[in-house]
Amino acid sequence: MSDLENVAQQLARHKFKLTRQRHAVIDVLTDARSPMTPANVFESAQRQCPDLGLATVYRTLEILEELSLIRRVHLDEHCEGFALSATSHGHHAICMQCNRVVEFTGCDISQVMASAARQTGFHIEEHWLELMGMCNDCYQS
Amino acid sequence: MSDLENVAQQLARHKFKLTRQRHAVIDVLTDARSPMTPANVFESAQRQCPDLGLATVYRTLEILEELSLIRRVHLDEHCEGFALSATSHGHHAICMQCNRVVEFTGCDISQVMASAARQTGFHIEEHWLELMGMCNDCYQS
DNA sequence: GTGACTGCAAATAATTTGCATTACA
DNA sequence: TGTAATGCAAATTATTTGCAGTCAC
Repeated sequence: MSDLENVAQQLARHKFKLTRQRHAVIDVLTDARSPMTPANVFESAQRQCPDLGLATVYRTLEILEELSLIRRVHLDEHCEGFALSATSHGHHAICMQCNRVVEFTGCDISQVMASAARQTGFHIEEHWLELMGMCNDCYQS
Repeated sequence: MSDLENVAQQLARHKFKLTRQRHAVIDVLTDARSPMTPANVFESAQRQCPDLGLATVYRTLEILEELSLIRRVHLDEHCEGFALSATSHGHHAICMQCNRVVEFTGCDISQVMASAARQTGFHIEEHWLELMGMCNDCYQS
């Protein structure tokens, strides 16, 4: 199933309509190789949907995030950026050179969580992990 | 050595002056039990330093972050918040109920990093980890 | 004494909202 | 067809900057 089909299905399941505008936003995020700000998305999606409004981009991103179809990416200094999320629980690796984002799965950090729980007295429920480095392409050049 | 002394020392080392305003900002962050936005800091620090300007808060936070004396905390939905960082490499555990932030150390995620590197082809250099859960006080009530 | 630091106000950027109109299901 | 979704413009919020005056070292 393609990304678009998946998103369309999820939208329908939650009674959201698949409008031209949302379609354009989803296409942009699907093709994106790096996290995109709302403004980035707007600019790109406008090519496909010239009468798109920036407010709609914000509203659409909000819905997609709510449905976990995209994930917020916090970049080094300033936050913000959105990237398509393929799996229900994945994390992102971000290239510090070209900004490319790749999702990876399988984060067994149970030992770290146990250690943190011991130190802080917290009962950990969620975690948030992002790796920064260089993608292979950038590394080789 | 107290937090303040530590910060003062670091500022001096880098030829920054310890002004009344900076002192107030540092005090606020030292006493803070949860991450604070620039606006939060401004409001609190004004009690101690009535003629403080918001722009100064932004400028001070920028310096403190540059010196790794505070750390940016990305909250669940919206980003942003700053918290004092005691160690050069620590992570934060955040209580989802009361927002309290506690730093912990010792994050051996080398296995996760190796696995991610294998999956993505990335050469990982840095990581960013935050745990969310409930602090013991909130858990017991 | 003097250069770094400040407050203020204005500029800029980012995000949200109200509302009349449009278009998906 | 009915209602959710839209564009636009205005409102709000967040952040940055220029500059004349001030203060820590």
